Amino acid sequence: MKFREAKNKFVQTWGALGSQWGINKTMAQIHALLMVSHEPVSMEDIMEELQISRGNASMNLRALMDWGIVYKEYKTGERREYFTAEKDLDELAVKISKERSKREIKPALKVLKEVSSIEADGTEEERHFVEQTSKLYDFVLKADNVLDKMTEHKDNWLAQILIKFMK
Amino acid sequence: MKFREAKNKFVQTWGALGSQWGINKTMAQIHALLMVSHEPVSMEDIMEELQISRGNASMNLRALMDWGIVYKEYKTGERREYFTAEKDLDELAVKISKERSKREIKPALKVLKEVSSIEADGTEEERHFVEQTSKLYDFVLKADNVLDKMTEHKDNWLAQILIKFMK
DNA sequence: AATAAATTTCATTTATTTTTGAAAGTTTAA
DNA sequence: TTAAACTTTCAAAAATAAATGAAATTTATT
Repeated sequence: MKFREAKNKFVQTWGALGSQWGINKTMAQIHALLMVSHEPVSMEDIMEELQISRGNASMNLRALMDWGIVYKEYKTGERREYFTAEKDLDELAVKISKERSKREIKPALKVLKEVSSIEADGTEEERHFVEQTSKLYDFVLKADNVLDKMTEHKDNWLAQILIKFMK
Repeated sequence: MKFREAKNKFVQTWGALGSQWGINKTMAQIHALLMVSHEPVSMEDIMEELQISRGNASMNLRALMDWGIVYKEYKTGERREYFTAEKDLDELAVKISKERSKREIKPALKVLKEVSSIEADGTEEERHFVEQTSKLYDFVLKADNVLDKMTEHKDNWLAQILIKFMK
């Protein structure tokens, strides 16, 4: 396999993986492209390489920056903007974890707390609902905390954790 | 909030959360419904409660069973099939982890290995590509292993892990 | 302050995913 | 062996999500 082919395959695969995890394909592809680029890339280049429109590129770059995993860069004497991706994978994972927690897990927890707090009358049906949603609340809260604890280990946390579990 | 309202809110929220993580909304809703039902539910009931078609119910129940998190049950003397969800949350998380690993992570790892193994000529561009995809391969492999190790702790693994990290 | 270069926005179009529903298939029991 | 009860399948329709592209906006330059 040659470089061009490999790069393309990587971008496509990362895009597909993104889709499967609820991230829009183009957003994941742009991210992939920036991850393996050794120097900052302009919007023009991204449009060209992924064959997408200016609007699409602009919106997804904005989204990636909102996630905190892509940065704008300026080159002196150049008007156009360049982009780079967070290349430290530990840092990347931490940012994604924190963001998903904030956007998706925390709001879900709020709802779980609400619905598990209803005044259940005596019926088996209601009793079971409250029990199950309470358990779910506890579980999700615990999972969210585990993720938080894991990612607060600063350097090379994944390796450290793996070692911990191995022994 | 009353029971009906709470149940509906839970189902909707679980459905939305599913979408955000790449699981189709109806599939997540059916799962939610079964999770909080104290007794097995028929396809008819599901169609009625979620206002969906027979085909939709059938296909998503099949998918949930393929994931190993919903089971068919038969009632003696009754022809129709009933469904229940895995209610043990530790077990549920383990099954989802294993399945996503098998379906999504493992294939992605295979590609990462391929593309990181190209014969890079001397250019900075190719050198960087190989380095970055290699790192990514290592990272994803490690993450996959961590998940595997975590979920093989049989009982109440999440709590155990949390304790581990607290100290 | 006028022009040029680049970026963002968003109504519309396009693509993708999900859902429907009716026909085909399966199972059970008379 | 057939017919009723129930489930699955899948082509077509509907709903949803994503992408386009041109106008509006912003930013830099003369």
